[in-house]
Amino acid sequence: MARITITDVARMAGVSKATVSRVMNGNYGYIKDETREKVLDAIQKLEYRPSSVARSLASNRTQTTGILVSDVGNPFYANVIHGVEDVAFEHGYDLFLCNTNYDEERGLAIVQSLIDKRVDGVFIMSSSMSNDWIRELNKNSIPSVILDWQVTMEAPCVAEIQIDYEVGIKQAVEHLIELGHQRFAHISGPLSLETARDRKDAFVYHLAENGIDKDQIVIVEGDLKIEGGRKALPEILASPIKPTAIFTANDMTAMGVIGASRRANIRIPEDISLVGLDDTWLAAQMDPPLTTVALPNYYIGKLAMETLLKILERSKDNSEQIKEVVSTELVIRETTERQE
Amino acid sequence: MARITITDVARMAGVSKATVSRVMNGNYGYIKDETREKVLDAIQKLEYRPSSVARSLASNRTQTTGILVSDVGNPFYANVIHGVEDVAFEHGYDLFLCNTNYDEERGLAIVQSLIDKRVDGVFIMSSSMSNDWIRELNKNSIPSVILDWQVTMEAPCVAEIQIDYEVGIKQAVEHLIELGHQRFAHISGPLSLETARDRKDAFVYHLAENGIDKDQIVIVEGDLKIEGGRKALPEILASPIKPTAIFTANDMTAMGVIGASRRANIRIPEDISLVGLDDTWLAAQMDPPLTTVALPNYYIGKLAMETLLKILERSKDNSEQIKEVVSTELVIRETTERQE
DNA sequence: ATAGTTTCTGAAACCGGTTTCCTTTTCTGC
DNA sequence: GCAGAAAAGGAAACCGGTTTCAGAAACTAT
Repeated sequence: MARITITDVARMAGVSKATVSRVMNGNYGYIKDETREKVLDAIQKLEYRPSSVARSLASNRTQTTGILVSDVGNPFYANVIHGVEDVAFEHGYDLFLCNTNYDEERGLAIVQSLIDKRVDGVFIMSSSMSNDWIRELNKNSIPSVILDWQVTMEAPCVAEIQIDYEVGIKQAVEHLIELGHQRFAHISGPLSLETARDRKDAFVYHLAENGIDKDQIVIVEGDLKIEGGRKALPEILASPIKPTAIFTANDMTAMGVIGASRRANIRIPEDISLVGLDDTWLAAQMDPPLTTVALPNYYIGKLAMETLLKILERSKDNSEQIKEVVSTELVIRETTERQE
Repeated sequence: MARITITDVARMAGVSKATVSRVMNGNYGYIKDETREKVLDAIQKLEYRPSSVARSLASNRTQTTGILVSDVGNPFYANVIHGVEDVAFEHGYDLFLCNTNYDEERGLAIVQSLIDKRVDGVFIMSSSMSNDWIRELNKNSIPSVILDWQVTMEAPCVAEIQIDYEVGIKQAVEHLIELGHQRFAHISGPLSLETARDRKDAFVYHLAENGIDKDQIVIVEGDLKIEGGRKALPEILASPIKPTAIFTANDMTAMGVIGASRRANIRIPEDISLVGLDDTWLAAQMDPPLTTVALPNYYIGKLAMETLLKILERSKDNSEQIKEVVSTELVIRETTERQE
């Protein structure tokens, strides 16, 4: 059974392809009600569905976007993806999901492939990425929305979604200070990442604001994964500073710390208080439930897709840069406790 | 800057479009080395990249697949997706990721959209699905690979990946019996799902094999999510049977049980032993680490993509049904303990 | 009745590739 | 040196839509 094409519909309705196309899209001129009926009828009878491929080629729009994340397995991304997808679905967009696996090379290959597929836009949410990606996208004038990354280059069609870590981290610090903590540790993300440095700096800065000197802070570099947290804990415990509170760069790292603490016979929060960052659904499921600096995960995804739609809808010459900022907020659960 | 097309390359190399196409694809006839060089040169100089869209339209192949999962947030799917993606990436395929959100309607809409996009194949890994999906795909002769679902209809282009729960569940039961347990509970998935009934039946069957009668088993229906496990525990505790061991339909449910047990002051495994099913990375991170019936998550994804490739490569008339079976295996961690 | 609009529709070009078909060129072997 | 086969590559049709352009039909105003 050959596939039904627009030509079949046109023949059955006794009109031209152009008319069928017009009926379907509503654009370009007027259609007599009677004709419209005939066409709609034929479409229905034949169960015709237009080929997105042909449509894309002709119209230069694919109704498709790509999203690059480090790893779908990270619940943070899962939430973001949901947000993107829900809005995309509503507007008839499909989503290529791509895991970079924290690998810049692979990411670039993916970007190239997305360009070849002529996606209408790309979301870059991979924590490790490279300016090359943006450069390639830009060269092909494919708009992109980038999460939490300072774009340092000339890039007209790039929207940024910035995360204001300051607010939430300030709250976290004040919370810990209030509980009487005086010596701290931070398990950061890979310090090659600006976002990791941002979080670390914000933490250190607000500690300073509260009279805590740098020499009361241990910083250990992690990897944003469980493993990093697990490995970091012994290092922190061995430090002469003897921190009583740990702030991790994300929830996964905190999860690693919780696991390691059990093995090391350290009680959380009695011996050490712990604050994560992300607030994925996992945070509430940990034992004890994790106090964490919450990012609006789902909302970030939603906002990203909405931003892309905005870019796609605006006129060609309006290329003002869009920059959105989302805030963060401390969610207190049970991994933080008063330190006597 | 207009996009570079095959025509530009042809002009620059002083050959016809056909030749350029042949050089790129290697098929159809012979090319003189000298000509090939000229073309390759032009391609390089112009940084030409062929449009996948045009290519798809002409060749009727999109190098694209779609995958339907219930929810990316579930670590089980995350692993499967990784498996699919890695193989897909290797072979130059891209992946539309679609969350059905456990909603059959939405799933059908997604399937339709994938058909319109003329994907080369579809993976159905959503726990709740409908025969309509397969019917639509079939009508458009789009091959599909279905995970853990008994296809009850005429469906030539459908491959199945079955999961042999028997083996692992048998091990789980024997493990529990060996530990001295005599009274059991099972938190199932929605019993409208065949896969949920399978797991339940296998559990009950093997208990019977070990001399445990039905009246020593409590069955509570869950939802394969954390919430279901949380809600089920009180019900189990209230039962006159007083089970000492719980087997859950998946790890997420087990996670819910662990959470609820803490609130109910029940110790796991001292008071109640717990066995999950899936063995996502989460299992090992729970507290205590979860004993669980392991599915080869990543391998399932890999196998699925490999199976699809096999279908796509075989000749048109060879339509024998492919059925793969993967096995399961008990992984013992720390949620099961001897019952005195 | 006629000119001037406005409404409606079809023919054909086009999007950027692939593939068929056929012609030309280059090799073989004798 | 020539016939026949093999190698090489071009012209054009095609994939299934969209969009331009122009002409026909229907409607207004005079």
